[in-house]
Amino acid sequence: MNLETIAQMSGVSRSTVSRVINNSPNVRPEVRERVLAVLRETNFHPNVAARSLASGATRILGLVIPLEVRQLFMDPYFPLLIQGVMGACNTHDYSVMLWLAEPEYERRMIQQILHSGLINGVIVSSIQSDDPLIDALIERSFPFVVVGRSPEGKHVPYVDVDNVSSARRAVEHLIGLGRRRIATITGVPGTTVGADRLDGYRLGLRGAKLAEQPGLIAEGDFTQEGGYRAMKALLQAHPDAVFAASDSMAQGAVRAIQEAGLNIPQDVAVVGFDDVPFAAHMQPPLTTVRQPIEQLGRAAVDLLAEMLNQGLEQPQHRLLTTELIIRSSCGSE
Amino acid sequence: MNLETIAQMSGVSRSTVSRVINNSPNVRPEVRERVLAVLRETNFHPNVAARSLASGATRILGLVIPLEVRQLFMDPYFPLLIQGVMGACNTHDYSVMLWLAEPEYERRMIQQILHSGLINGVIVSSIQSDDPLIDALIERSFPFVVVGRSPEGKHVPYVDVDNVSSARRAVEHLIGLGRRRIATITGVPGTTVGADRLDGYRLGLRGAKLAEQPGLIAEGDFTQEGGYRAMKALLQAHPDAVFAASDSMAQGAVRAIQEAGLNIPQDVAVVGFDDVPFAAHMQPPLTTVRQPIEQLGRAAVDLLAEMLNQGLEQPQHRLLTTELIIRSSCGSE
DNA sequence: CTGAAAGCGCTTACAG
DNA sequence: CTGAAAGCGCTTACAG
Repeated sequence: MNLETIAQMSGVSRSTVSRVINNSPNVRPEVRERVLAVLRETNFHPNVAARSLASGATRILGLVIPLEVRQLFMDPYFPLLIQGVMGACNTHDYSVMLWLAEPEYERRMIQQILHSGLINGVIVSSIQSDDPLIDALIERSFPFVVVGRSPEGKHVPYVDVDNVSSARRAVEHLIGLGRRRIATITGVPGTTVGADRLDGYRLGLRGAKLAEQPGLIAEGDFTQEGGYRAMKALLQAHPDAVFAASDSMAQGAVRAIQEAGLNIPQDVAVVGFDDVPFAAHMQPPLTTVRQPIEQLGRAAVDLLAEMLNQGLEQPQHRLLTTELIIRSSCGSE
Repeated sequence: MNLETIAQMSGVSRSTVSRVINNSPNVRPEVRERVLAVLRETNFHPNVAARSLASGATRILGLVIPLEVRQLFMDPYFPLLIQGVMGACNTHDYSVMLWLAEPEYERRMIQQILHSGLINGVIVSSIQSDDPLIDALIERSFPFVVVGRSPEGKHVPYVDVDNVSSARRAVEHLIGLGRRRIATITGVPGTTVGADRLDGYRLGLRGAKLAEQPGLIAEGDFTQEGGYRAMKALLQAHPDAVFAASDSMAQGAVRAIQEAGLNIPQDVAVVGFDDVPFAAHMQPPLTTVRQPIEQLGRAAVDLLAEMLNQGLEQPQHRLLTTELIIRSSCGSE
């Protein structure tokens, strides 16, 4: 069963069948209908390999997640990202091939992606600082999109959440509730995410003409333990609120605050970032910034599809907005 | 850069280059070396689409997991399975395409798998009772392997863990420790897994000439809550040990036993099944049957590869053995 | 709007 | 052991 068969059954040429399948406008409506009928009735699907060879496009995208599978599945972030990517690929009629960074396969994977012609474009999640894949992709000008802004500020196309304004909004919310001694626990220093959220915190204070105080800024590392330690230090400066750059750190902060005999939110309001599943079940439930993770995946595919279709010149960037989820830890009620 | 280029650079024909790439024995050693040198130096990789079209094989396998992505990643089973499958595919030089059963895409996915020629074979995990994909695969005699024995006992190739003898071994271990009133909490009635593990329990008793007592068998549903309820009922019959057909149920059973003021393992020994991560951290740590999940994935790929290479006639079955992980809940020490 | 034909980059009988 | 050639099933200028 191939194009020729369909052509004969429809009384047209192979070319015309191909045009119908590919939605070319240059087909007479009656002819199109006739061919479509045959297509439906035979349940015909064109051979992918032949299509790819003739057109030069496989319509297969690669999704590379540089994590071991075990880690990957511990974190609620990646399932949602994968879901978004797969969903959007379906919309765009792409297939997607998932690669996890099992170290041994890495070099081979890069070769395969770059040279075999199987993959038309790549989505890379959370790249490390010196990812050899990214360098290889850039060097060959292979189409790709990164999810999450690259730390070194390489000139690459990416989609990300707008960490700066999200953090700013969280801080402004605290200010709106009357808090004036607002502390922050930062992410890992040197990471873009950490730096951006700290910038947002600063902009929030500045917007309300509040002075920044060294004693109200403590370094965290995105872990609960780090959040706990940072909060212990911050308590010396008697904050009336704290913005933690991740929910895990917020969880640690809550523990430190409660151990000090203080009440949340009465004495210290707490806001986190991420809206991981446990945030809603904390005591008290955590006010936090929810990231549109699934949409991030979709946006990456959308951008890549545009690049593939229109060959965008400059690396594009897309920032998605977040949602402030208000629960009781900030004292809104 | 294509075969022709390499052929010219090596001073041979396209055919010979192809033979070298495909490890055909019919190439003179010197010639092979010469071509290999050029191949290395140019870092050439043959075009996958052309290869597929000419040979009729894409060397791409599909991995279908009929779960939504959220559920998928909640369970530690699947990451390991995926890891096993991907690892083995790498060994066999296959690429793998992951499909999750997002309901909306299902019909389309089936069509794509069956008709587009993209996929050479499929591995299907944990199929539902009336999976349309399986029926479609059987009807078209499309090569596939199921992970986990099919409930309806359809005549399909599968790999699975030997649930019967694993359960039997767990029970025999309890008997070996002197327990005589051994209860069991079964899995969901009607599932193969549940039935097989119950069979193993029965064989274990019979082997020691212990009579089976209705009061010592309670129906569970693989959940913690189900295990708790089942254990409450079982306690009426004063068991001195219980074999739960899953760790989650064992966890519920432990709670019920402790609430009744009994000690584990002194009063009641407990053995589970699965060895999920929390099993080792229970109080007391849980003796349980560890499944070789990653190997299950590898075995599925191995079997599928054999089918693809040699066209096995009868549906093959492979049963992997498990390991009894002895911790303190069974009273070995 | 439509068809005949070239071409995508391989593999694989076939002949030698 | 090696090469010339057909063929895999499409897409896409090209001509009409």
